[in-house]
Amino acid sequence: MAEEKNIQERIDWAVDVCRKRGLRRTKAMKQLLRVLIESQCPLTLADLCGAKALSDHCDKATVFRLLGRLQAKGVIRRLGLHERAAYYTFAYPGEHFDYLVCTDCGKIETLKMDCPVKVLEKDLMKRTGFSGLYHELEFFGSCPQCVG
Amino acid sequence: MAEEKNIQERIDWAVDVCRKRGLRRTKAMKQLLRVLIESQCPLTLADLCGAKALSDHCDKATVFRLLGRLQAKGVIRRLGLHERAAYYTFAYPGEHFDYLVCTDCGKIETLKMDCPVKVLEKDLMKRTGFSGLYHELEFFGSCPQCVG
DNA sequence: GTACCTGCAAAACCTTTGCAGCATC
DNA sequence: GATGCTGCAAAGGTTTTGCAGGTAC
Repeated sequence: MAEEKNIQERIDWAVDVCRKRGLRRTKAMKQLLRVLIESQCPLTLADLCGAKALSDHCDKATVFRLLGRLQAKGVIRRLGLHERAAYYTFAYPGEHFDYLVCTDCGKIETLKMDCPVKVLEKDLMKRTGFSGLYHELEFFGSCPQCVG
Repeated sequence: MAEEKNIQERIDWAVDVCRKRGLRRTKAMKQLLRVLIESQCPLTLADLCGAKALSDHCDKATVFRLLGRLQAKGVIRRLGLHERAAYYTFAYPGEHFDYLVCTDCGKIETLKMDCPVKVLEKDLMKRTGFSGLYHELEFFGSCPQCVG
């Protein structure tokens, strides 16, 4: 999807946000962000630690704590995706994705479509009194290869 | 919500489906179904084992395996809900719920509204070739009490 | 009587934390 | 130089499995 220029732009944005919010600009942070941004799909902690770019340089505990910090600063998002392990994805302002998951092989597709429930959030906030609403929407089923 | 008659009807339906699909009609099965149906919210394995009706009679491993079987037979549904532990809910034909979760206190509300993405599923199946699609939709935010 | 289900116990898995040393600011 | 970050190691919590005995059919 994004070419190098685009990727670098996103890394810079994220690092900048983190710096302004009190985090230090470490090598681990930059590499974690790059791996997450280059991947089109959400990744688990194990996926991230398996990535050569990270495993060469960071311990799993470091990645774990980094994920927590980045999430707190709002530059990444944590997803359930119905799995035992948590998934993480990059969160660029104004971008939101829904997902299509194969329950047989586990493949995850990022849906590039207009999100159908965005408009509901405002309505729900009024009706329920909840604040800061966001949502997670996933579709599950069997992909063509698995049914094939 | 449902009164005793309604509850019993649902238990009977579920037990019947399970019997027809090869499971045995055990006491544990009936009690697990009752607890799940009486609860308006999704429950975790730990919640279920904590319930007096179950803890008196079943081991956690039994409940775990039972949940797997019931899910395979289609009478209950497994949810992610963004938590570490999996949640389970009763799945009556034609019923589908979305959820509103407080990220501070963990309270889960079942949303009784027309599901806004049902119509999308058919469209997605055509476009992606996936089959047997279903979805999970959750809204997260801070409930009035937690913000209060 | 046979096949499935249960209970107990232990293993597996992912997440989370403590602490001493190192890097960033 | 102070504070936050990292690595290693170990603990925590949930899920999953093995096996012997019990239960539904």
